Amino acid sequence: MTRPKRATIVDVARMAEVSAKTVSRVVNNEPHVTEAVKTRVHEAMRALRYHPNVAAQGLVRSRSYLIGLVYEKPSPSYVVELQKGALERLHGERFRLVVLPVESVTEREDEIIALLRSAALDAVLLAPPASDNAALMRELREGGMPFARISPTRLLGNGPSVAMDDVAAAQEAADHLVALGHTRIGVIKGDPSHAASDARLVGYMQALAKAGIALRPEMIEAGLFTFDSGLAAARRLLALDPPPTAILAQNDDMAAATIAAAREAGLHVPEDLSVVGFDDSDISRVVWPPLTTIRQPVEDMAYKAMDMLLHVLKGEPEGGDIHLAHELLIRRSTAPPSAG
Amino acid sequence: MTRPKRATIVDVARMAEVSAKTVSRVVNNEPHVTEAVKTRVHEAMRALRYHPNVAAQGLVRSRSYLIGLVYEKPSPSYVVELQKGALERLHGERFRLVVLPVESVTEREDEIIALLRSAALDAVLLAPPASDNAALMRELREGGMPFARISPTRLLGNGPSVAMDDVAAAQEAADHLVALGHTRIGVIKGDPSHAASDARLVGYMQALAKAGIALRPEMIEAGLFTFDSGLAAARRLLALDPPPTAILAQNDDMAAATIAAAREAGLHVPEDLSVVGFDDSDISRVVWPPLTTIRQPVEDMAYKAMDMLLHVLKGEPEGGDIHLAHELLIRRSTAPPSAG
DNA sequence: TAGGATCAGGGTAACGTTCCCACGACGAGG
DNA sequence: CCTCGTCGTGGGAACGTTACCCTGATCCTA
Repeated sequence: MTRPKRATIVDVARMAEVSAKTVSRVVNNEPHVTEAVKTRVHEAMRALRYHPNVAAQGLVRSRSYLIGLVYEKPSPSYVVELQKGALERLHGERFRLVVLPVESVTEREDEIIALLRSAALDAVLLAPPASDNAALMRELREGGMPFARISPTRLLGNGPSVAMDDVAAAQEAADHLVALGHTRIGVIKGDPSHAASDARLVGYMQALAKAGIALRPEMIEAGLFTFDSGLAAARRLLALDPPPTAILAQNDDMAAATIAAAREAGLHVPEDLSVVGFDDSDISRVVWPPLTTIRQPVEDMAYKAMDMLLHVLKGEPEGGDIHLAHELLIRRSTAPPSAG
Repeated sequence: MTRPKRATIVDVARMAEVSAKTVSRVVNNEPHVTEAVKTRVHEAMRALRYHPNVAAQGLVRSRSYLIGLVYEKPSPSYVVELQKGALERLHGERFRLVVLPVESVTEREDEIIALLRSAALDAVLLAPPASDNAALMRELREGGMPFARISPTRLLGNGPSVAMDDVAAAQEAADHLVALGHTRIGVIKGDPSHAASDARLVGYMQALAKAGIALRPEMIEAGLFTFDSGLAAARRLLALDPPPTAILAQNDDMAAATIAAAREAGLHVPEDLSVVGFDDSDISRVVWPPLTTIRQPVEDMAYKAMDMLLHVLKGEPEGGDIHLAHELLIRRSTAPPSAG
């Protein structure tokens, strides 16, 4: 509690023999200051180890220099990439990142809104499924808080957003299995509260329909993007008679679980069962065999979304909806079906 | 830019027909307010959607209600657990978590110190290897900024800390392999800038020495806690003649890489090669076979460290060094050596 | 019943910074 | 020579909240 008194702007002003206002001008790189005065002030600042008081700045400028990142219990690898991208863009800026994981966006919207309000943020980055929540966005807009959306699927044209084409990507993934000769294909869906789950299913179905393959309801299992949910879903799919020769999982965690379930059942991947993931998260290279998956540029998306947010905060006009390219990465978890 | 004016404390005071000071008392749950007045104020607050201005509070109380989490490029799973524990403890508190990943604590200490100074934090949580950095801690202490350390290995009795016994844990891991009958045991070390790497090596060596097994230098490979570094190290170990029948990796990411390297070499785990990890991160259950590993309660440690930090911030005396228990989890990646 | 303690509430000055305006000096243009 | 605009600088108020100190009223105890 003997916190040493920090130097204030008036201390610097006294030492440099100028007014506080002038020091403020130097600190903020404003014009109308002679070089001589500027260097004198800089010396005083260094000597006194002066750092501006952010709270005071925030009070008068009504800015907190805090940006929130809202997400909801997604897979760990996704969160990490999200943070990496957002932080990378923030490097060198005055803004800091506050992490705001929430329990369930859909269930307690007002609670989240109160949280954002009281947290005194300058802006928020919304990751799915918060990025698809209409009520939340309306509140933010009414409250005058800028936001950018990551991977929204609905309500586009509603503030800046960065996304990828989930339907097209899923279609590519399914096309790959079709091209290998698979016809009995199972699907493990993601968390139903994420709109991407439906979009990806649509992509799968389009590809299969194009190839004249019917996707029967019992071949579609529900998951939650978690390893455990994927494990349970894969077990159910593999217990079917006849079992699928390939499984499309809607993210890599569930794809990894599918491999584990195959092992349990005495099956070899990819000889007896092909597995396709989604995301290209770290996990896809960690498991054996490495996963064939869709590269989703989460880090780039977070970077770009943060970039758009900073533009808005600088008073520039809002950006629109941006799409980033995906990519099918063929690794070793897929192969032609063995016997038939 | 049409940011609606937020209600201030005087607006509430006017509506509830009391003084601003009284509203402040109600907001902060201070005594000396009648129930009747209290409810009147609460109603006015709700009606005006009043939320205290954090910047103004911070200015007068010289508190920012921000706590920083400093870490340096560790494995993703570690960061996630760290954040989970810290955030869980913060739930319901007014403090918010600011993430501060740094490039290299040891290389640019002053840069980090400047960062912390200008970020206006109330306190910081130091994860390894920052938690072992003497210069950083000295600066923080001089600057009057409270901190708590996670998994420090040196300079104990220097502020509150939460750790586990790395030496004993590593010893248990090695004991397990010895008990299975292994004698040719390889080691993959972690990042040398983390003191835990040496501590764990000491534990391994103690166990092997006790069993009369020599750990030859070529059986110790350097890694960096990352999957890729583990892959390279494991390949080198498996290329030895004769190769080890078991490998102790200093975290789960590198253990997973060891399994991948074994697969590449046509070896089966655990029949041809036993693998032991460290951390019990998500990865240990995702790979096949699931890893025998040491459960390191990272989340609990972060929770506890944050708890101690909050105590300090409430003016209570500093806690000391706390140890949490580890646990050897025997899963399916270890077995007796096959032939010999 | 007097005395001090406790209670409910208010007035005013901080906290450290930036914003609005004013002021003198100085060069240019009529 | 007299304006007029720009440049460098300073004075004072404002941002929204809490801390310090005050005033009456009420309550308990000797």
